[in-house]
Amino acid sequence: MDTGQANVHRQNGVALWRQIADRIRASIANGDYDASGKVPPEFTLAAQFGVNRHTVRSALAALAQEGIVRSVQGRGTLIERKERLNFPITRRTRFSEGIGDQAREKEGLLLHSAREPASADLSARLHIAEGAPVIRLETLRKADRRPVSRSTTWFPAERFGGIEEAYEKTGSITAAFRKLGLADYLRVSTEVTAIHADGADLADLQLSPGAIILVARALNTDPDGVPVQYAISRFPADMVQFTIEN
Amino acid sequence: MDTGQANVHRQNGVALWRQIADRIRASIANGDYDASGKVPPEFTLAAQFGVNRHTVRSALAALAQEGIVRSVQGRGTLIERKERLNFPITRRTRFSEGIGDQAREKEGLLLHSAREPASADLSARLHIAEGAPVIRLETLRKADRRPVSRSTTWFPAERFGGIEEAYEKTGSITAAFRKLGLADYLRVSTEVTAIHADGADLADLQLSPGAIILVARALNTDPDGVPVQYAISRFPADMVQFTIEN
DNA sequence: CCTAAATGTCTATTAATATAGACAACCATA
DNA sequence: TATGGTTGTCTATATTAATAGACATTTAGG
Repeated sequence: MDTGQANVHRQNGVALWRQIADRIRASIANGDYDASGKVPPEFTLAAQFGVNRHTVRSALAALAQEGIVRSVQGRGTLIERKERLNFPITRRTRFSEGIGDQAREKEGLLLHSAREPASADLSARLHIAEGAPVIRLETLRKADRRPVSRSTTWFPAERFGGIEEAYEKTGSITAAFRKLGLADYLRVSTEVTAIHADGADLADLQLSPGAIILVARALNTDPDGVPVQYAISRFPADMVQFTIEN
Repeated sequence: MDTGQANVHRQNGVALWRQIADRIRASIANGDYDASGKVPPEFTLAAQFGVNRHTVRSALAALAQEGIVRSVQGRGTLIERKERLNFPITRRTRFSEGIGDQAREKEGLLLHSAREPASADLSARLHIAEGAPVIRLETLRKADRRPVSRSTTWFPAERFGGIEEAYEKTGSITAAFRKLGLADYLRVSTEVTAIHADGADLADLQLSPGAIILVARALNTDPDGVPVQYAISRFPADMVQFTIEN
């Protein structure tokens, strides 16, 4: 498709090396360099983007930091990792099944849990009284040791007391629900937005600053349509895409 | 929810003023300042983000440039615009209906059209032979005079010859299809990713550089399941969210 | 009509970004 | 084993981003 020059911009608040790093990362994910398994030489990239070679080197250093490339003197800059996990969003969306066989090792970590009164917004979404108790879980999910999502998720406390322990033991919302007697649940709505990563997400998702995050706000209900969970999940945009099949 | 300090990051390739501008823009969209209709004073923001007042001023200047706020000496920084268009993604997703009454004026502009052979990727998606002719439309959509999406969309040329003119006249894909005898079509899949805006999109969508773009890759079929359109649409992430209802 | 609370403007300094050029070190391969 | 292509390192300089402080100007309200 459009090979568009789409050059790089100055004085925009985004450093050139970061723009270039983002572009190269995208090209790698896109398979542009699959033939050689290498990124083009620094000289070539510098000419392509119309910048100094040192600027390109800064970009490549950032990508090396992320573990995406590895520079070898005399040989070139080799592509180490190249992936974009796909998350299908359907009526039966589940994180662990969604990844499927795209990753071998899947982990779900409980970072923090709390019991608190529902805010106005949250109580409306969960169809409970404002101020009614909810359980909040802060979780981190990993695939093949790399963090792929950082979620904040709320459950009505009356119905799902003890879900903290259930999640901590199983590392899975689906399994935790089952332990508490909910055999099935459905995704009724998902809102998707994108923002720049903030401090906490940078740390938890091991991103280099300036990274983009896909935000999904999801509401799950039981089979009778009663809300059981509201979740805000944040995914590194360069590693993840969502697919909606209708 | 978490009032999280979520401070701002240095030496990351993203200037502080841009990070702060992004955060304030998000807060405005989120309705955080609805009570006063104003952004907090520069002093307060500077303390909040842990930066110099001048840095905050740079951020506010950028937002003023975008038409989101307006600073008035002696009074404060007033919120001018505050919106995030919602695009429902369903089996019957249509751009114009999707916007619904969120905007008064809706426009669809044809920037460019071309007839070309289908790439390998495209032919697979449209279920046509590789190299078979397709019509490509480059379109820009606006709501209330502001650009909200920049799309590249392909149609099998054999079936939809003349769709360029039909689109140009009507400004709507749905109407253009109808003119060519296709009364109905369905959205079968949508892939959502997020990237930094490139040069062309910055210009077309009138964004300030460094902006985030939501990318939706969509496949539409006729009621018999035969692919009729593949589209890649780019939306300004700070103006738009997608909602998937299951 | 004064005052407090804002934003506007100016000067000066430091740190981060980007450019420029030269040359060393390393690797594959002819 | 010589050579061309590549990354690594160093020095120097210019531009942009960020901090710091002082003071002017405007507005709203007591």
